[in-house]
Amino acid sequence: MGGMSSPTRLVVLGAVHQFQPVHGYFLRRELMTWLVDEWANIQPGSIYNALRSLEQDGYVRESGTESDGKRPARTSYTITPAGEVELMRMLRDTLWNVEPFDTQAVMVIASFMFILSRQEVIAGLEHRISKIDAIVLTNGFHIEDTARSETTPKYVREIFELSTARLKAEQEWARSLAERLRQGEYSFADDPREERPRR
Amino acid sequence: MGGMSSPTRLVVLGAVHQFQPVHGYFLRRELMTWLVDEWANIQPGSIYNALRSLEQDGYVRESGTESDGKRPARTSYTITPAGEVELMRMLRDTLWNVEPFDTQAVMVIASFMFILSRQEVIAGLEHRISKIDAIVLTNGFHIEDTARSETTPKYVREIFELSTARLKAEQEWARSLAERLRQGEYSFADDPREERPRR
DNA sequence: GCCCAAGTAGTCAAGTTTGTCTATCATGGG
DNA sequence: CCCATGATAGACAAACTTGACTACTTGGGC
Repeated sequence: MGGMSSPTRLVVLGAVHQFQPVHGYFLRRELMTWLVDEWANIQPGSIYNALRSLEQDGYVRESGTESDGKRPARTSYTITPAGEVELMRMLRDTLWNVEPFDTQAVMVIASFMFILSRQEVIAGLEHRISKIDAIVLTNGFHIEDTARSETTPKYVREIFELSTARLKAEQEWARSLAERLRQGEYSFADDPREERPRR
Repeated sequence: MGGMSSPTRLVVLGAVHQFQPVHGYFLRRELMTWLVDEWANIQPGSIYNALRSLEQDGYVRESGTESDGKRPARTSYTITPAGEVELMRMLRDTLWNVEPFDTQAVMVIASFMFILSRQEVIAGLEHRISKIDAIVLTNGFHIEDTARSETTPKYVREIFELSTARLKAEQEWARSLAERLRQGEYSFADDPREERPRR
């Protein structure tokens, strides 16, 4: 129906949330400094498309166009309440769903985790850490499968070796981040303004 | 003009090279067992499109359609001489070009390295190993940049930490594979049939 | 004072990907 | 013996992505 979850939509919606009211060209500049074109394959053109598509779905709204001199007018966007809900849904989905070869998920999480609560991100990271143990095991079985298969070339095995190596690196990183979050690094939506943590 | 390099084209052209004469549905089945839909994001539909597009560019050629009973006829494809040249070009390009966030490149190399020569693959892996050292260094400077930037959120830093962790894992894997290739693991286009390695 | 390179803001056609749909054949359980 | 399920083989509309293009402004070198 109205557009599934995709890295592009999530990144653009998250960036609108963060910088609103914001026009396409600002997002384009800002996201390029994050190198999203490299780690999420988001080219400038896709940003404008994502904005139109998110608007059609009612997740963002035009909030005025201003034109400076005779330059092309720029349209500003704001996130809607429905957009906030959808953003949380997509983020949560990305945080808790661990796919063996999805290397972008964690990048997106790193970029927008502050929108969730510190507690949830830590819990999600811990879930990811143990899920990776499971995937590494299944990779082992895949390796045995390819060894037995007649048509599948032998070196497809390397794909799983590589996947395992990368996942272990990601696991190390997740452990380190979770630990640092527990010690209060970065600030989150739910952080108390001052004082000791509530409860 | 006639279609740039892309993982989809490379994988499909490589698979035609390997299994020719071959029809779309065979590729679809075979490539799914390699889990290309997961590590290269190649969905069945894209395979048929890649075949048509490669045919238009003259890299593959229809080599007969056979129909079994009244089932949909299946069209077989063969690679052309121009296709062999293009396949080598794309593979070589993928082997020697190291992009910091391109996680698919190495997967493709693992799948089709046997088409190149053992010597070239080993040399390419060694180049990759030292290139990764350089990228890890530049990641460090990117981290300093984001620390200084006003708009860029602080945790964008995590993206580079993660990239570095993954690259080091890839480096370990590349070292291990290069070593094993030197000791004669897997077979390559240029391997002598028997006897000691020529030189 | 003039010119050109770079920046601003976005559109658009052409190409690619996705998921769903069609239509036939095989098979095995009840 | 019948019919539901799954495999076979591919087509296609809708959505998304890409890279080139428009059209104006600003800044800096000479």
